[in-house]
Amino acid sequence: MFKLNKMTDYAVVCLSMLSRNPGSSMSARELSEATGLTLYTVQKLLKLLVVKSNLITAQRGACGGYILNKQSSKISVIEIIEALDGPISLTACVESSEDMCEASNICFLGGKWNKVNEIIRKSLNDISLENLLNYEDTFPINNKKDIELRAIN
Amino acid sequence: MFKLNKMTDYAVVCLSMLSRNPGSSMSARELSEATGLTLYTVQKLLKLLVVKSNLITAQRGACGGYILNKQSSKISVIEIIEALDGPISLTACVESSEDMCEASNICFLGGKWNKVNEIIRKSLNDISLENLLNYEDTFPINNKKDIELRAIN
DNA sequence: TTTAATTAGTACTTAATATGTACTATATAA
DNA sequence: TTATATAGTACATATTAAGTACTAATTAAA
Repeated sequence: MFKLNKMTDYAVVCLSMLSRNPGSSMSARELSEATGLTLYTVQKLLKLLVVKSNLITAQRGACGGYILNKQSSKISVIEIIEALDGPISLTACVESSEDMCEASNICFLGGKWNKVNEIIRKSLNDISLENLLNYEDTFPINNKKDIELRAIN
Repeated sequence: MFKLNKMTDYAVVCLSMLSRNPGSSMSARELSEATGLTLYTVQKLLKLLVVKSNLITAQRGACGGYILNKQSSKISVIEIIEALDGPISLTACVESSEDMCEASNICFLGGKWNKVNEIIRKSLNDISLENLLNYEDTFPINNKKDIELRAIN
């Protein structure tokens, strides 16, 4: 099912909430109330983001909470995805470059998918959280011809 | 885990095998032997491709088998992916456009991800099976600057 | 017309992964 | 000191993917 996990979706919701008041922190409970996500989910999500990304900073103790480290325009969608979903990899083969492919004797594709991964990665890298939240303004792609992928030698 | 399922990977292996002798068919057993994939897997995979895509045609009975419907240069990677993984959709929200989002009351993102889906879809649409198999020849992206995504107003 | 080969369809079991829940430890402002 | 809040860990549950198995239908060839 070529899709993101829910946590990544929740993350965008929470991060965009944090971005509404730049510089001020919100606790997990506040974010839970603001978003409608359960407290458990928000807690887990934010803990993951602290450990796996550099997107937010946590402040413990009373009056603690989480604060966004940079503007939403400076946050790439790929940072959020890779923090919660791990590196983009279209096939199991390339998950760990050190391990030999289990089916290496049959896998004559080698690392072909890697190149495709890179294209997708690049596409997502160019989209900021702000872009995502205000998409129409910056990426008007209703016309199919708007987007062009170029491979240049 | 933002990645394709194994079936899609297997499909590329089998389809590329079929593309080696254009116009001639191969049975599931032959493909199993040629690829090293188990017969069960190949059978399941090919049955899926017949039902879910228009990429291959089946011939039943003795001397039957599967034949590729078009050249590998005319097959888009997206056709293979969407046949086996379903439509590309980064979030659960957009899986069925008819169903209301379960969390619609909290999901202020609306269909924002849809636009991102479209970008990825477009990227993959431009890659043919032949491209994938001979990637270096057509998409030399070792240099990170090779690929450029353009959004044009 | 019979047989062997082959795909079609369906169902089920197992394995892997994601999600949700719970609890304890640590830190901090008041 | 206390209430509040994050950190870390563990586990149970739900969902999905992968693998296996069987029967029905079809067809070329003996």
